[in-house]
Amino acid sequence: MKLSKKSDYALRAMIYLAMNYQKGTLQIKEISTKEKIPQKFLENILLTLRKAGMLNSKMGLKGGYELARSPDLITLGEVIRALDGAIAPVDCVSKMSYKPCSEEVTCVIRSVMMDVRNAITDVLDTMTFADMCKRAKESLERKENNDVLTYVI
Amino acid sequence: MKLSKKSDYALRAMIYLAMNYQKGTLQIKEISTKEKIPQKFLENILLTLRKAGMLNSKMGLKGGYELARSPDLITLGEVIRALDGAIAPVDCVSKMSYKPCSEEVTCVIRSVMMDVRNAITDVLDTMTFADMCKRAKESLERKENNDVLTYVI
DNA sequence: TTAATGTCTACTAATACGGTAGATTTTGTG
DNA sequence: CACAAAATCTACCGTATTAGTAGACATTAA
Repeated sequence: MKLSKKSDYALRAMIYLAMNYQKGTLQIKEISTKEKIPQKFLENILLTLRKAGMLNSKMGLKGGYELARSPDLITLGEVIRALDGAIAPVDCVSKMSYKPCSEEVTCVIRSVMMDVRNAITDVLDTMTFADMCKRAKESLERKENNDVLTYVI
Repeated sequence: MKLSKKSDYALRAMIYLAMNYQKGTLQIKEISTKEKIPQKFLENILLTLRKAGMLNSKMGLKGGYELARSPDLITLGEVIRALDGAIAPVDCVSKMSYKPCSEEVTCVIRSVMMDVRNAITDVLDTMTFADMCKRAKESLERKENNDVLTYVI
């Protein structure tokens, strides 16, 4: 039930790019430095995201990456699926990599895991990077005003 | 975001034990045969569940395992945590294994993953093995009546 | 032409997962 | 008491996945 480092980095990079949407391309080096992501690792990640159609790239000197679409048209779910594959907790409830379990009809675990999958995707497939930017800005304002945290562990 | 084999087996074994609640102890061998779980692997799993206080055991000849509490007092979440550890998708939103992320206050990923964690635990921490037994029985009846599946991929 | 950038393929190290082995302890039964 | 059947405990092993690295190649601005 854990988010991979890869997806975590991908989300951070995408948020960074979303915060700079329509300001031209940003370079891998900038993102990796600011977000403290190993550069070579990030290269692979951004490449994957480009192939998945979420990023555009410009090669050569002064090249870089930018979002291929408006931030409100890219969801966290899309990013995580591109990097980690299916989100479903067991294959027999996955849309992406469905595989029947032995006794499908009577499999009660399956039915609960379906509920879990739906709960997860309800969050991840509705949350866009526009939302993330909004949250980030609000969070930053709270920090500047020295407000207490509104969400607590 | 995947349920481990260990947790999967644990849930199956617990359902099996819940279906036989208050009928005395069942032996590892029986459970492993009926649920097609490697016996030695299951031994470790049941041991973990016993140490976590969900099972009672009886050693020696004619020994075995039984639920330590009524099925409606054991949730799926409790079982999964015992075997796989924290359910939270990232440590900085985990109750079980909390570790602060670099820039906690402004970390928006954290806030979304908190939503995801809550969505997951809403399902897993409210679903008890009594519920599972009920679902299993219903599912079995549907099978016997040759009804069509009510939940579809 | 050159230096800075993304692209691609392949590799490596570390860790987690799934499972096994074997010796030990406990206990019901003859 | 002896024995066999059960849980207990500790340690190990092979494989897959994860996280990250290396290096050659392609493209482009200046």
